[in-house]
Amino acid sequence: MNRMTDTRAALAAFSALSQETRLEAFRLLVKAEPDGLPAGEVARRLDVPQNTMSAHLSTLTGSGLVLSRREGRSIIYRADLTAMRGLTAFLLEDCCRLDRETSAPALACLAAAGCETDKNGAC
Amino acid sequence: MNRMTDTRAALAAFSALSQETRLEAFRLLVKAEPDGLPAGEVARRLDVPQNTMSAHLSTLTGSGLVLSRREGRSIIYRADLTAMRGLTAFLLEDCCRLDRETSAPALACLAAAGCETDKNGAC
DNA sequence: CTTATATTTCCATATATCTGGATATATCGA
DNA sequence: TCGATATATCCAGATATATGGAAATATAAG
Repeated sequence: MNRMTDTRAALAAFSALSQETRLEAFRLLVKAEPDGLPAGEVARRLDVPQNTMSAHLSTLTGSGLVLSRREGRSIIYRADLTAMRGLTAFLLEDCCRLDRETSAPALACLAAAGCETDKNGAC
Repeated sequence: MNRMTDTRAALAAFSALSQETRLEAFRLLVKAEPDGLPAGEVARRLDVPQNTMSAHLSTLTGSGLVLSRREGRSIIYRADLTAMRGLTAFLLEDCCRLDRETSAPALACLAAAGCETDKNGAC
C-alpha cells in the first residue's frame, strides 16, 4: 500500500502535516491510538467547526497517514503508524544515507529502543 | 537553534518539504553533504529557472532545514542534517510515544546501526 | 571602470488551499 | 415514519503559494 517508497507519497504526507490544524489533529490521533477518535470529537477538542475539520481529516486520510471506519453514526479516525514509520524511513534514507535493507532493521531497533527497551539496551 | 522542539518549526519543515521541487532540492543537498552545492548548480540539475530555484532555496533556508554561505560569486547551500534529525525525532516522539530523553539515545542507536556520522556525531 | 557571472529581489499572474455557511447523506431510536 | 445526531459535500470568498520575466545586487577579473 502506501509504503512511502516513492516521492509522491512522501509529498502527500508532508503536505498533509504542513497545516497547523491537521498536524494537531494527527498528533491527537497518534495519542488516541489504538482506539481512534470520532470526527466530531477531534473537531471539539481542537475547537474547529465540524465541516472544516471534516475537510482536514479527508486530507489526512488521502495522504495515507490516517485511516477511518464507520461505527454507527460516527466515523472513527485512526493514525496509521505504519505509514508514519514509512515517512520516518523516507527521511532516514536520505539523512543517514540508509538503503532500504539497512533502514528496516534500524527502524525496528528504534521501535525496540523506544516502545519497549531491550534488557541489554542493545539494538 | 532549530531543535524542532515546538510545533512551529515542524510545521515550517513539513511545509518546506511539501513541494516537489523543494523536496528534490533538499534530497540533492543531503546527497551533496558535506560539500553542499551552489544555487545555480541545484537549478541546473533540477532543470528549474534560477530565480524560481532561488525562491525555493530561500523557503528551505527559512524552514531551518538548509544553511547557506557565500563563497565568491556563488552561494553554497547545505542540508542541515541536525535539523533534519530533529524533524525525525519530532515524528518519533509521536509515533512511538518517545519522550525527548528516550528519543535521543534511540537516534544514537540508529546512528550506530548504519548512519554515517560527521565530525559532530550528527548523521 | 567595464564586462561577465552568480544570485537575489521585485512584481504580476496563475494556481492551489483554507474556511465556514448552507445543505445533503447516513444512522439511530421512538 | 419522524426527529435527532454525526458527518460529509457543495460552494464561494479570502488567503497563500508558485512561477518566471525583468531589473537590482554582489563579486571577480581584465
